[in-house]
Amino acid sequence: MTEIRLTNTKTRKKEVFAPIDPENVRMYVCGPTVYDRAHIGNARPVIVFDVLFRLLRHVYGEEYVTYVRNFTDVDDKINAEAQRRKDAGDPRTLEELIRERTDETIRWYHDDMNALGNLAPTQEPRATEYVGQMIAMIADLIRRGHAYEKAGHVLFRVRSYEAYGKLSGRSVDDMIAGARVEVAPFKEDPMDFVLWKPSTDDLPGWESPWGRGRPGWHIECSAMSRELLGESFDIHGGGIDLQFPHHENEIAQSMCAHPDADFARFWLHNEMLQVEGKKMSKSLGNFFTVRDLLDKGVPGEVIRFVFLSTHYSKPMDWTEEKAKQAARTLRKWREMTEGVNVAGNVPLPVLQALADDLNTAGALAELHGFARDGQVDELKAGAALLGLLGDNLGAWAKAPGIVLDAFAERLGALRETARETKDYVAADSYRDALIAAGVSVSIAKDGIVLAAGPDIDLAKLKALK
RNA sequence: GGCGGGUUGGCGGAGAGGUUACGCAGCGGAUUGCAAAUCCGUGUAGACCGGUUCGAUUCCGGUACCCGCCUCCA
Repeated sequence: MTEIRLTNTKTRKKEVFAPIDPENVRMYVCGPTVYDRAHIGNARPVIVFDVLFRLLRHVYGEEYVTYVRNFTDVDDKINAEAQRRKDAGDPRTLEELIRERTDETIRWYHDDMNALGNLAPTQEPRATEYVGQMIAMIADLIRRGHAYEKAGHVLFRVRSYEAYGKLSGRSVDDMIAGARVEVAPFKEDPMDFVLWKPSTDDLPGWESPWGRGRPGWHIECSAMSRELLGESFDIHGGGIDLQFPHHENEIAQSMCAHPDADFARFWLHNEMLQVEGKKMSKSLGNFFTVRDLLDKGVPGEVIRFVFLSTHYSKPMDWTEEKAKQAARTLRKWREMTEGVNVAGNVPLPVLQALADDLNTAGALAELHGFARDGQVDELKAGAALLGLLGDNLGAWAKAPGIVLDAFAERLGALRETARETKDYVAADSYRDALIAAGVSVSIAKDGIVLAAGPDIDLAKLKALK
């Protein structure tokens, strides 16, 4: 069996991964809040953990891996959007409008992530469908003395969990000292966080022992992972920005609710994404969604390749130049592997690269080697483990269905004349015009082969008729 | 202020205490009437200053700069 090593944020070390139960390897990854289209940064954890999912399935068997990724569908931004629609005159109830908004956002999310070649997780629970479990967990935390009710809120008592801050390497006292948050007056301690908060009549809410209200942000992941994966499971993943406070709070909640369990054994965090060297932000004007990129004509497979070329633990810079190079490489590889059937044997060097803390860039380097040496079976099989070169993502690389025969004939005729007259000017200029229109021109002894290149310009081509 | 990540050849980007990463570009060659494409060959770089070592870009300490989190935002 392949030995997988992963950098565990909990210990800050690369450790050998051994599942609790090899017949049910369990991973939980924090999913999106479904209030709008996923931006390009949202795609990074999805791709990173998709590769891990594929690796685990390869090593332990497809049916022995459970991957849960949640949808956060209770959130103030969602409420605000629903309210906006209601204010605009929509006759439906706020609940209906919220449901509509989250449903459509989830559809978008699925479309976009599919376009990037990601497998569907085993389960994708929505927070609103697990409110009962959250209430039960909160009640349990109160009973155990880890939470308290105050002014209609339920708060987690941070001081009751001595390991609080361990994941992110912070001490409660340091954080209070440097805190820039305004402290709600009903908190026992400034770092205490909300498990449950009251809802006014115009906000979605659920009946609870503490009145009508809604859950705080962190409790959903604790409740859903418990419900779907158990009190102890193998891997918990997400972006590094979630390390604090979200994951820290999840740990506090889950460890206090189930003190005899381990909660997540391995914590994996991917670093952030930048755009052309800068943080992506709306104010800098470099903010865009996955859909924006796809609509612009950047294929999902190309996006995926660019993401995989940087190790997940390092900041990744999205640039146009990288996308261009990735497209060129993929086009070449697709041409080479056309019609090749994957026998299923992942080449060892690729597997080893991925097993070594998901070294996707290293795996791509191995693929480059196979391509150079003409080992097309290995190339395709290795790429498959990365979710590349599959039929699902291949449409973009197919040459546009343009019949170039007439151009080839004309060039052939011109060259024939040229050979007789020894005057190549007309033939050469026609050839150069074809190249300028984006056609790849191959003149060999046994004939002329024209093919539509990636940047084919149909207008220019038309002018050559 | 606290915590964390990064700094590698023209560009992108890995691994490894001593031996070629890899890709793109460039350069040289093959091929071609000339090209394009393709193929072959070619790259001693690792922010700075110390330390450990026979030997460090790789380990340790410090400095500088960049980035992120601590606040809704992956």
